[in-house]
Amino acid sequence: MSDSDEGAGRAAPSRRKDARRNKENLLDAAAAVFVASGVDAPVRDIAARAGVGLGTIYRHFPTRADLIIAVYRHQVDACAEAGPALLAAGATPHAALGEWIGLFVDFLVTKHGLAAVLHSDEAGFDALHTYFLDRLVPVCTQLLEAAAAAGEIRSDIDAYALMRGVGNLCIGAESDPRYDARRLVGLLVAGLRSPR
Amino acid sequence: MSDSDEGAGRAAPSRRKDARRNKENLLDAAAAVFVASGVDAPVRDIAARAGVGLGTIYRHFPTRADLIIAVYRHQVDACAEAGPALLAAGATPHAALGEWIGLFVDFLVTKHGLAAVLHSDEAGFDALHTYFLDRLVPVCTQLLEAAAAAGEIRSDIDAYALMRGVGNLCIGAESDPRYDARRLVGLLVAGLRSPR
DNA sequence: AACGATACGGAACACCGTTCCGTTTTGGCA
DNA sequence: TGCCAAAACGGAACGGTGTTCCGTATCGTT
Repeated sequence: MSDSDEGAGRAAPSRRKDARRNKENLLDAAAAVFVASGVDAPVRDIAARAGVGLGTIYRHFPTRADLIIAVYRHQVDACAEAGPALLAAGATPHAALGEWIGLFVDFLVTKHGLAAVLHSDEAGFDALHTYFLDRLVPVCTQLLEAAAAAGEIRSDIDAYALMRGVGNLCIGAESDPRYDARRLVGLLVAGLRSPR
Repeated sequence: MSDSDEGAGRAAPSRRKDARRNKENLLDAAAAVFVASGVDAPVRDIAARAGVGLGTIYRHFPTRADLIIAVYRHQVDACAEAGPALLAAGATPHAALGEWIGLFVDFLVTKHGLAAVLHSDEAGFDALHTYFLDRLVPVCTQLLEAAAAAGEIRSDIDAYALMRGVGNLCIGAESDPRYDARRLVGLLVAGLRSPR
């Protein structure tokens, strides 16, 4: 029950070898295409790279968001687990919050267009939105509360809004050398500090 | 030479009455459709609302961005002109900067999806990007420099990056009651303050 | 009135994500 | 081993975009 098995509501692995192999190929192909062309890459490209038909991709991943989730699940989980670790590591809660947000930003900006698609209202992306939020908002809330309890930041900030803001700031960060998303995020985190 | 005439590089009005009328109808229709369905509305919707063919819309506005620019030109210009006015109005430069950014945010959030499309890297949107930047970045630079000269904010901030960040923060602000773009922008502006 | 320049409309094209279904493959069972 | 229903496969087809293209209609001028 480490990580690749079925979790709570995940589907059991298929009983058929070809199905398992195709799903694996699809994940590899999608990962490769995502780094090459961004998460907006045409579904057909991914299917072609995996040597698979369109029907197959949609059977394994009913919506494109499900595919993206599957590809990045491990990294999102790692980010979620880093939160408590950072908090326990000794630095101040505000510093931990800053570092954790840095991890989140790193994750987003290294994936072309992920940030943009994350907050897209296109139909079908609810699952992606929901997964990110369910996994990361609680962690962010915990960091925020710790920093607020320590009196380091104002206490009227909502983790959801903050994460959404950070995600938004990361949009287009890879494709414009004049725009340094990390610096802006740093400013935002600085703005969290309690007045005086 | 007040405002509706041709400026520096704008095309002269057509010699034909029907062409001028269609362009006018197109602008009205686009404005109406933009408030009803957002700036992402299908080109066909706008053409239909204007009672015009697809060819006509593309002849007058070679790219969708040109249409958006034409529709919002006046408001962008007003925003640009408000900058110096605010600075002269008496408050501190940092307050003026905050108010001016508030104006910019108001402009963006009342137009469904404008913020998103502004920083889109889709081909053809360069013109929109460029127009906004050319018009507003100098104003923002002026405000930033005034505030920096007064020692109110750190001086290592680039107007382009700031405006881009603010624009990004406004993405999706209309469609999610849990996300208050204005508050996040406020935090960002607070983060601009010089340390100590 | 006639005619060339200009603008018009919308069919046609090139993509896209997604659905659907006839065909192929698989793995358990007799 | 041979069989066969269940499962998965591939890709044509659909509905929706933005954009191009060109035969036709209109305008303003001579």
